[in-house]
Amino acid sequence: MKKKTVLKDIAEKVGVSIATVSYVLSKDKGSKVSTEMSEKIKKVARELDYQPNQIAKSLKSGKTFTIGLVVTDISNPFFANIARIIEDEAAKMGFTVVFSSSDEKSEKSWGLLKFLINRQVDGFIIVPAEGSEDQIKYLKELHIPFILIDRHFPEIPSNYVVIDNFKAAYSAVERLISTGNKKIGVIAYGNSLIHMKERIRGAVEAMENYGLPFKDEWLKKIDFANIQTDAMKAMEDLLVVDPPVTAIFFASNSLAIHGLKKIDQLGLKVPQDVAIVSFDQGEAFDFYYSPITYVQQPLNELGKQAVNILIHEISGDQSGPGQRTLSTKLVIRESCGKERLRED
Amino acid sequence: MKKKTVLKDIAEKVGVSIATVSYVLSKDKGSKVSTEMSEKIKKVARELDYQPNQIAKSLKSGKTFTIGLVVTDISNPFFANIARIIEDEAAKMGFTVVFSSSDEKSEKSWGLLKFLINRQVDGFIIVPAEGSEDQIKYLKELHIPFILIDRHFPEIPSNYVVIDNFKAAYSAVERLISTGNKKIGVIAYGNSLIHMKERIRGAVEAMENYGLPFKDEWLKKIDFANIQTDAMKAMEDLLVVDPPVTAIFFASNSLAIHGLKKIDQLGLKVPQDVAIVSFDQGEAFDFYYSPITYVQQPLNELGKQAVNILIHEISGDQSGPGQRTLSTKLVIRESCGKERLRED
DNA sequence: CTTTAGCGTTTAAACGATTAAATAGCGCTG
DNA sequence: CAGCGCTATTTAATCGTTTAAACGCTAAAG
Repeated sequence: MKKKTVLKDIAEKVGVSIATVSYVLSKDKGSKVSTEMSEKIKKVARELDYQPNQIAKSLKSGKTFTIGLVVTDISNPFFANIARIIEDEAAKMGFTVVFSSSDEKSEKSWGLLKFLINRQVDGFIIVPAEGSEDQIKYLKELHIPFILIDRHFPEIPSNYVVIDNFKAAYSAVERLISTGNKKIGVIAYGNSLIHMKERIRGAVEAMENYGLPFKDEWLKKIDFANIQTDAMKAMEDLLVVDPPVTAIFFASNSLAIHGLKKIDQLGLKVPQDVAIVSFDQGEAFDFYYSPITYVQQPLNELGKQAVNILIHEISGDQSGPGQRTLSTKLVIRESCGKERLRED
Repeated sequence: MKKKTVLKDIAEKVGVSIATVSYVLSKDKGSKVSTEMSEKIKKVARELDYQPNQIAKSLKSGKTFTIGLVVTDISNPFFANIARIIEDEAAKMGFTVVFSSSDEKSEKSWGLLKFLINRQVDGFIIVPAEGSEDQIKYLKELHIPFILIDRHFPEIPSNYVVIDNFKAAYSAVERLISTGNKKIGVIAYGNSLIHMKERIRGAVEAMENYGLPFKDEWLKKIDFANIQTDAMKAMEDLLVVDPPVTAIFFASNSLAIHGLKKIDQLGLKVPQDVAIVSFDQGEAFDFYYSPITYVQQPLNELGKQAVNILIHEISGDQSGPGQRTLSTKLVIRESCGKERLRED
C-alpha cells in the first residue's frame, strides 16, 4: 500500500529539516530559502506526489475552508439548484460544501449546527427554520460567520440574501386580476416566517388595491409536515364551495404541484375553470397542458451573492452585515389566462 | 466574544491535568479516575459547554467521519434524491456528507477527488464519470474505501450498488412491443459506461427476441454536454423521416424531458402518434397530458446500501467487495399506449 | 581584529486531542 | 520499617503542519 507523503518524508529524503520543506512548499515567493535547495525540495515533493494534510493545517490555522449549507430539504429541486450554484461558487474560492436538511424543524437544525460547528466549518449558509432565532443568535455570540438565504429574521441583524417577496406576490396576483379574476385563493405555508407573510401580504394587498376585498376563507395555510393532506383539503375548500374562487396563487413550488393534482382530480380545466400562478420554477410546470405562470427567482444571483458575502466575512471583512434583496421576474404563460374581463 | 472551551480550560478550572479530563470525557466507563474527580470534571465541562474539537481528534485518529459524495450533478433530481437519502443514512451513523458535481467529466472528477482526499474524507460514494478508471484504481492503491453507484467498471473489482439495467430496459421495450409497436427508437447517452450499454443492449435484445430486427438508425447517442441540441436533432431523425418510429425509449430522465418538448413542438400526440417509456422518475412525468410510463429505480435501497457497505469498510471490515444489483419496477401509465396491436 | 549584519537553515513551540508510560502516594505485609 | 503492590494522576510523545526565534557561518564595517 502506498503511504501518503508527509513533510517528514521529503525532509528525510532531501536531508533537511521539516521546517525548510514547509517554507519552500507553503511560502516560496520571497522566502529566504536558497534556490538550489528550493528546487531540490520541490522536485522530491513532486516525485513523492506530496499533498498537504488539510486537517493538520486546519488544526494549526483554525480554518477548514469548509462551508456548512443547511437547507430545508436537499431533494427539493429549488434547494438542489441553489446547492449546485453554491457548490460551484465555493469551489472557485477553494471551499468545500457540506450540506444537511433541516426538514423545516428547528430542533433538527440545532443538531446539525452543533454537529458542523464541532467539525469546525468556517461559516454557514442557512435557510432558517421557523423558531430558529436562538440558533442564529448563538452563531452571532460565537462570532461564527453565516448568511441566511430565502428568509431572514428582521429583528436580528445579520447577513442575508432574499427576494422581494411582497413585490413578487403582488405582481403575480395583479396578473390574475388583470385576466379578470375577482375571487382569488391563496395557498401558503402556515408558518410565521417573513417570506411567507410577505407573500401573503403581497397577494392580499394587490387585491385590495384593485378594490377587491379579500375574504379570509380564501387564505389557506398548509402545514409543511402534512402538505399532502392539507393541500388537498385546502383545494376542496376553495373550489368545491359556492361560490368557488376562479383563480389560485400558490406561494411555493411544492404547494402548486399538490394543488394541480387535485385540480386534475376534480376535472377542472386550467385556466378556464381556475387560473393559476405559482412561485418558483418546476420542470413539471412546463409540461402541464396549460403551462404554469410562475415567479422566477434569480437563483444564480442568490447563490453567488451568498457565497461571496460569506467568504468575505470569513476572510475577516468587518464591513457590517451584507444584505441583498433581489427582484424576481414573472414568467407569463397560459395558466393565468388571457388579459381580458372574466365574466362570472 | 465567547471562546470555545477546550480541554485545557476545564483542566485549569478543576486543577487537574489535561489528560485526566480527557480520560473522563472520552473513556469514562471503566476508567481509573476517581468518582468524585470524574463528577467534578463532568460538571465543569457541562458548565463551560465543552464540545470536543473534531479536527484535533481527526488529526490524531486519522478519521474524519466524513463521506465524500461525487455525483454527476447535484441539481439533477435523480441525484438530489439520492443525496438526501445518503445524508440521512450517514447522519444516523454519525457521518457528515460533502458533495460535489463532476459534470460527467473525468478531469473535474480527478480534481474533486484529490481535493477531498487532502481533506481526509474517510471514504467516497461515487457516480463514476466515463474514463475515470484510473481514479478508481488510485483509490484502491491508497486503500481509501469507496463504493460506486449507478454504474461501475466490470473489469475493476470494487464495491458497487447498481440496478439491473439490462432487465429494466428489456421490460420497458417489451412493454412498447406489447402495445403494438414494431419500430422503436432508443435515445441514450453516447458514452461507454456500462449502465448505458446495458440499457441499449436490453432494448435491442427485447426487439430481436420478439422477431423485430433492430435498425441501427433507430439508436441515437447523445452527448451529455450538448444534450439540448443533440436530443432535438435525434428526435427529428426518428420522427420526421419516412417511415418514422412509432415509439421511443428514453434511457434517462433528462433525455425524456428534452425529447418530450420536441414531440410537443412537432405537434405529435402521445401515445397515438408516438408511444413513450422513460427511465427514472420525474415530477414532470406525472403532469404530462399523457402520464409517462417509466422505469422506477429503488432509490432508497440504493442510497442506504451504499452508505452501509461503505461505512462497513471504513470501520475495518475486510469481507471483500460488497456488490448489489437491485431490480427496478416498470410503472405503467398512459404514454406507452394500451395493450393491443397497433395497425400501421 | 572585533563587531555587526545578513543569510540560510534548524530548533522548538504551538494547534487540541489521545494514550502509553512514568510517577507519586498510600496501605500492607513480612 | 523497608519494600511491594495498587491506584489515581501526570508526563510526555504523537498526529502533520506552521512559524517565531535561535543558531552558525561568512563577509563587510568600524
